[in-house]
Amino acid sequence: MLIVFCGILNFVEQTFRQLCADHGIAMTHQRQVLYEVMQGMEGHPSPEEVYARVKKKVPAISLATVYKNIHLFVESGVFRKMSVHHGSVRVEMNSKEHHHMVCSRCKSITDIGEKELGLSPARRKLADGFLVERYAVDVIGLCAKCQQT
Amino acid sequence: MLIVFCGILNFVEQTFRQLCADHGIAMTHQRQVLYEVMQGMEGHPSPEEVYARVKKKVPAISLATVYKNIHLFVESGVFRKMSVHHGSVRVEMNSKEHHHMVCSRCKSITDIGEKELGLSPARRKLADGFLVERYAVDVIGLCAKCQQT
DNA sequence: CAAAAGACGATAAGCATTATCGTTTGATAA
DNA sequence: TTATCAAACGATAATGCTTATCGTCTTTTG
Repeated sequence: MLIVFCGILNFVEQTFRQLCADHGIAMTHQRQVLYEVMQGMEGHPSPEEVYARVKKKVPAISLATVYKNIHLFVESGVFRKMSVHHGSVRVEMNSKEHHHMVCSRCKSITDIGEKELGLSPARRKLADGFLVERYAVDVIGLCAKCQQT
Repeated sequence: MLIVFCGILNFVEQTFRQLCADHGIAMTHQRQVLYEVMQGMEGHPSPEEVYARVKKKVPAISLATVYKNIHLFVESGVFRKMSVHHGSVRVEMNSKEHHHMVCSRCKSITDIGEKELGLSPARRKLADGFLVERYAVDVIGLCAKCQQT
């Protein structure tokens, strides 16, 4: 039984080791626990919430380590950042119905008209008891300028 | 000529006064300048950038006033906030292709599958020289819980 | 297994944003 | 128009989230 248990642990570690290798990052105990905890959480927890959970398994871990590794996971492609927008508050001054093209390299944001986007979901419908008010679409990709480099 | 000029100024002020009345907020000089500056700016400037511009016309204005009034404009419906997400960094742990339903009242965010959303845009196409990588859709509305109250 | 590179933890520092508070301004009614 | 009072303003301290620094410890690699 213990042998089987150790076998599973070893398998899990090997899997994570492979994941790290695939993404070109070093494998550490903190990273493994962080990864597993994040995978096991519902929704979109904040770094603080992740930190609280990880701390239960690795009491000595630092909040800075959690932040550093969340970024590392995002940069190396293990996870994806939810919002690609600027960090500070931004407001819509363009009163026409529109969406956004966000450059994944330079982070520039350009407006694109609803019709120009050519994307019209079955609007104002209910989905899982959710009453739709409007849609906000971010088209993520490369702007013309960033494609040239 | 002066009379005409004053007439225009008066018209502009009356228009803004009406806007404030329509949205149930008091009309002040700072708010009027802030509103006009914001309207005249391209893209999605940060509060600091707005502050820098307003300061040229109202040198004594405080950054706090800019923040307070940007929020007031958003809350009263004059402008719209660009991102409806949480303030801190959030990461996608759900590896399936999905989008988000964001409750405009309680700010809760729920995942919704791409198919479930029933939205299939002409993907991977170019729009204005922009090379599309993916789409991120926020469905904004009221969650089931908030509809009951 | 040893050296070099990189990661860790503790904590100070850095921004963006909000709260506080005394002063000033705008809305309302006489 | 002016008095009154609530609300807004400006200055700045405080807060919250995130990043940088740095000495120590762990992985990697040869």
